[in-house]
Amino acid sequence: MTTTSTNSGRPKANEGGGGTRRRGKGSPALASERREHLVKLAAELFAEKGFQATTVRNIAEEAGILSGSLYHHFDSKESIVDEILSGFFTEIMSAYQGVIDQGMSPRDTIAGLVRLAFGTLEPHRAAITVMQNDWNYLKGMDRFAYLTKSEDEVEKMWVDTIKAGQKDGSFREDIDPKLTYRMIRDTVWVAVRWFKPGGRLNSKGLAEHYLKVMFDGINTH
Amino acid sequence: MTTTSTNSGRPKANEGGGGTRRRGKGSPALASERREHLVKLAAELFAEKGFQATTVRNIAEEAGILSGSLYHHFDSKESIVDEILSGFFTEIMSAYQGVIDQGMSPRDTIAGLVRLAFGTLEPHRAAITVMQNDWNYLKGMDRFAYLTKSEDEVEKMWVDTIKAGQKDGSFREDIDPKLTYRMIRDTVWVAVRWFKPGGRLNSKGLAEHYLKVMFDGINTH
Amino acid sequence: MTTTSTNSGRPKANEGGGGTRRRGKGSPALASERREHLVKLAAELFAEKGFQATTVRNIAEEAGILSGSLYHHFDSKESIVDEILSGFFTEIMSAYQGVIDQGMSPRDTIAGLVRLAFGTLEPHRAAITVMQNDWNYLKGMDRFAYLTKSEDEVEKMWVDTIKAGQKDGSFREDIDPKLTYRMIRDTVWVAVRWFKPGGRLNSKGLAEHYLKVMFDGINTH
Amino acid sequence: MTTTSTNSGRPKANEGGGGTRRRGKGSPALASERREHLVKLAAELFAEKGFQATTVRNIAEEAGILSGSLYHHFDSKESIVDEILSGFFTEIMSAYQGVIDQGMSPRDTIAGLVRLAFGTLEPHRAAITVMQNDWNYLKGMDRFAYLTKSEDEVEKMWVDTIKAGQKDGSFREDIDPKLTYRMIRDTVWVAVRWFKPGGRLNSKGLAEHYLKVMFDGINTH
DNA sequence: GATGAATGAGGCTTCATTCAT
DNA sequence: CATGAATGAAGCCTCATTCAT
Repeated sequence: MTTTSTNSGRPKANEGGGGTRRRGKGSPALASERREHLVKLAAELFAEKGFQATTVRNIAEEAGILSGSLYHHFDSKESIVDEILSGFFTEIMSAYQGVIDQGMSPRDTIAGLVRLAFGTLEPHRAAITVMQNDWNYLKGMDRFAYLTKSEDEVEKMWVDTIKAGQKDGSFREDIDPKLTYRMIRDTVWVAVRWFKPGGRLNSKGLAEHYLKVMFDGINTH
Repeated sequence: MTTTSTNSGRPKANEGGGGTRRRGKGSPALASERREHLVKLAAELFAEKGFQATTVRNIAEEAGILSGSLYHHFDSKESIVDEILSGFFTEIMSAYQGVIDQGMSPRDTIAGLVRLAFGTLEPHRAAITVMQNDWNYLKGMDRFAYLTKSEDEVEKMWVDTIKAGQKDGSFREDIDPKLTYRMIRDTVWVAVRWFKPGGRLNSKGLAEHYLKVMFDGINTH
Repeated sequence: MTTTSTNSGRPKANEGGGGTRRRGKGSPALASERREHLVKLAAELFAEKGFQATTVRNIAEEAGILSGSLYHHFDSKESIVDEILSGFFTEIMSAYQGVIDQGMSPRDTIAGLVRLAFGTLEPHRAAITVMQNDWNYLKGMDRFAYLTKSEDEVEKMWVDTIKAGQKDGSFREDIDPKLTYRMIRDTVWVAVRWFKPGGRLNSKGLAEHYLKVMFDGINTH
Repeated sequence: MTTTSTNSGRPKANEGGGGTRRRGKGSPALASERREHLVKLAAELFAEKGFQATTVRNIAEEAGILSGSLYHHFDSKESIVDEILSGFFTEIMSAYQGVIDQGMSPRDTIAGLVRLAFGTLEPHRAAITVMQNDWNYLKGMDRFAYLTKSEDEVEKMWVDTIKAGQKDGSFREDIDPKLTYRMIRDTVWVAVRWFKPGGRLNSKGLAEHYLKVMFDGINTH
């Protein structure tokens, strides 16, 4: 349920269409398969070189077409990154909500959220990388105002849970919920910079390691 | 000492000069004052809009001159950001070394390093922001290979200290030193994105809050 | 008749066909009805935004189809505007000829031509607008050379009539026939820019007003 | 005075300049000489091929520079045409006002205005041509809203004079002042399409011919 | 040191048109 | 007939950089 008004930017064409038009024989969602493929390629490039440093030609070449042809599918370079980010946001927000709706104890809920967040590192590596590296640039554009909004909604979910944990005695009273949330969030997402899927630790291991430190600290007791 | 081969990019003029180069008639250190002022302006802009999105004209305008005139001070846009980053790296590395050289216990050393890192957030806000946001782009350029090297040196300092802490029983054996270092590092630097000097918590408060969580976790015990 | 070699640009298909071409199975004249509808839509757009500023997609969208589909009806954007203009020219020239063939006095003939010209303002608004606004651009293209030719023929009709009027004593001797024709022509056509069908004056009123001024001047006598 | 807020679009550069800065030795208005030369070249091309059909490269080539270099002088193609049109409007409006301020009889005033308008045909040929041919396109852009405003002011000058002429008995009561103005205006400006400076009639001859017809009609009396 | 003009490469985007399905 | 995908050329504009004055 949240706001996340995507603007995903599909080219206008047949805007006036009413009813069931289109849907003859060609596979229903096949058009969007091609589209999604292009988005994926772009995401990979954006993640690797950054949004600004990736040219529209780079993307097109990767797809084996000419740069102009991309505009048959998207109406701007921005709309591509929009699709990448909004897709990620939509998904993670509903997943977060799913964890919260399970009605577990605050501590288990936080653990669930942390595991979930680390779990997105692999499947959403590109989107998260873009978010980490290009956020500062993108947030300046009106079109991406919704990202900030979504971020605020997510913050509320976490902060409320942390506060609940303080109330029920699970979490220390002397920590600042908002500050703590931000540190958790940043630690998770920023890991995308060095996390390598095939490396020593998989994302599950990472999550457990982090939960250990986060809950009990690095001190021996 | 360390590597940090800065390439700081002063205009090639009198390259062969030894000894007292650059000291014609104008006030001795005044030229370099002007230079540093420009670097500071640029850093501010890079931090605000990103390295790529900041144009040479932006910087020049901020300084009240024309873009071409900047080239009397620097030989490229890259050399400016180089100066910003290498300055920061040089300083923080020697500061880190200073803490380590005090020969405190591993736990106190880590605490000292954390405090020091948070302490740079305010005076080096711009440099750290650039590092966080544009690292991915800059690291791809040969000229900035030294940044990766410096980073490795820093990593070694921290990891060695954490390991020492595990050996002397201060830190838990079941945490991964490298992983732990990275999480600490990221948590500190990434805070630059939301840390506001005049806000609720100053950087000292932030540090203490983080040390609390890092050492003992958020759980009640 | 006249030259007016239209090039009207029907798709090349069955080029060699003689006799009853184009008459497969679909309703006989229905295809051309569709075609004319498209031409009308295009004319409206060309008039509103100009030939160059109107894209093939604009036209297609207006018709509820995709731009590529237009090429089943026309073989180029130019061929559409050609159809618009040649249609208008063909019609007006034969109408002019009709007036002249009535063999009235020069003064009445001129009056008839003026009334006729003003009369086209409403039914041919789009074509005339295109002619006024895009003439300069279109005349540069070989394909539209016939427009200039037609224009010359029309000029001759008017000029001859004016001269006849001078000979028979209706019109002053001290006016230049060619110059006078041009001024009349321009005054009429250019009115399309501000003439609004539903306004204070209809095209008939306009014509009478103009005739008054043209014949007797604005001075009181 | 009038409104005519030009937006003439000089590149920003040294906006913060205070006082007498700049004005060292280089001729004061020399920079603007170069600029005006470029505007003139552009005007010529716009007149010849139309605003849209003239590319920025065309203009640059004509000036012997690269297209990008044009942007050192103007910040967009639009700003060039703006300069052309606003220059023309500013001049003609003040000239019109000058005629009106002479306080002549309505008939002589109208004659003066007509002569003045025809007189601009030669020196402002390019601007008038652009105005005639590209008005429809340009008026759609916010930036050129001021043109419509200026046009209205001009209309008022003429219409008021015509009305005064009707009141004092010089002009017929049965002509519509607004309509008459428009016809005069259009007839004059549109002449730019066929008027050739070196032709049979110079612009003065044209004006006298037109005045004759306009005041007394083409009929013999 | 600064200016002003220019370069040259390249960026994003548009658009008429083609063609297999 | 229409679609959807692509082409290829071109358009406007930006920007780091150079250099004569």
